[in-house]
Amino acid sequence: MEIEQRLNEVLVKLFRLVNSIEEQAVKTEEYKNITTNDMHVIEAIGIGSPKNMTAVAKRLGVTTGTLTIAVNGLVKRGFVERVRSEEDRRVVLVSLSEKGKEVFAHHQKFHEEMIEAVVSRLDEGEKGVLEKALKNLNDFFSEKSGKRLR
Amino acid sequence: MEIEQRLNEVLVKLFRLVNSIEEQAVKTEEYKNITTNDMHVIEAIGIGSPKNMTAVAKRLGVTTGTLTIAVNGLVKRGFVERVRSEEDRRVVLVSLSEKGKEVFAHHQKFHEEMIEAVVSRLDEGEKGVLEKALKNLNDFFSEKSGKRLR
DNA sequence: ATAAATAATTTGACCTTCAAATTAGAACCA
DNA sequence: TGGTTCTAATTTGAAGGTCAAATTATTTAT
Repeated sequence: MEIEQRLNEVLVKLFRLVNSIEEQAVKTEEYKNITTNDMHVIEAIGIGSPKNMTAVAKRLGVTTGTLTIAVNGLVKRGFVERVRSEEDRRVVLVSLSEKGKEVFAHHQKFHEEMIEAVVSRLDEGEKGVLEKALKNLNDFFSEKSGKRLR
Repeated sequence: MEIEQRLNEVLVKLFRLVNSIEEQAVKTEEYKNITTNDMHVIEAIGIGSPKNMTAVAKRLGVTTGTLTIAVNGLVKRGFVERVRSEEDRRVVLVSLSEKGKEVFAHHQKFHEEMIEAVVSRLDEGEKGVLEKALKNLNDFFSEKSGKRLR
């Protein structure tokens, strides 16, 4: 079979599984009540300095209204802290609580495991090839979507 | 920077973009009113012989109730045909209409373009490396999800 | 001071999803 | 045969996510 065809197949399979895997990676014993959606918001807020709602919404590609609702739930469950900015009182700054940071770290670990699984049987040259290929894919998607990657 | 870290970044970016890209790839001039969700159902039904609801639902990883609703919309808009089986009158067989097949083919073309974008600047050896890496990733996901790939 | 712009929230509508209840038909078997 | 059980699909009701538009509060510009 053509290598192009095999690549297509493996990519299709990957994409098909991404959602359900993320879900399972997120829902472990300790963090039962976290949806994939919650996880994406937590990732977008990140462990850096507090971010305003508009910036996080933009990063996620949703409206601020949608984000408000998601953040409501995360605040209620103690994963996110919400403070009104002193400099500009229209602005709301969100950041991860200790509990939120734990979840973030846990998810990071999943990503690390994933990368480890991919590269553990590749030598240095092969890793370089993989990176090149993924960048091509990324460029293709960026063009198609018109979005800039962050 | 570590190559592992760069690979992680590029993979995260990819996954983040997959949904919005699929959406845009699907919604062209001719096929405005098709969601990503519709597209996944159309893909799962496929161009082969008619399939029953349970099989398609399993392939998609949703309940048959959910699939019923999705298929209602696709039938109403003329992309899918729904026939009750003669051998077993409990069974409903779904298949793509001509219009549905056109959409399927259109989406196939998108996949081909995507692969072309990835491999066009790789030589044969590099393609082999990429395939190996993607298989590792696939294996990792298969294990994590417990699902068998189809 | 007043008007315009900006940040976030609220509201209302729509869609997707699931679990559970329901309907209809098939399979078993005594 | 008749009755029980199983199976396939649909329907229903609740929950969650999404958006656009309206609203509230605050800042910036004139």
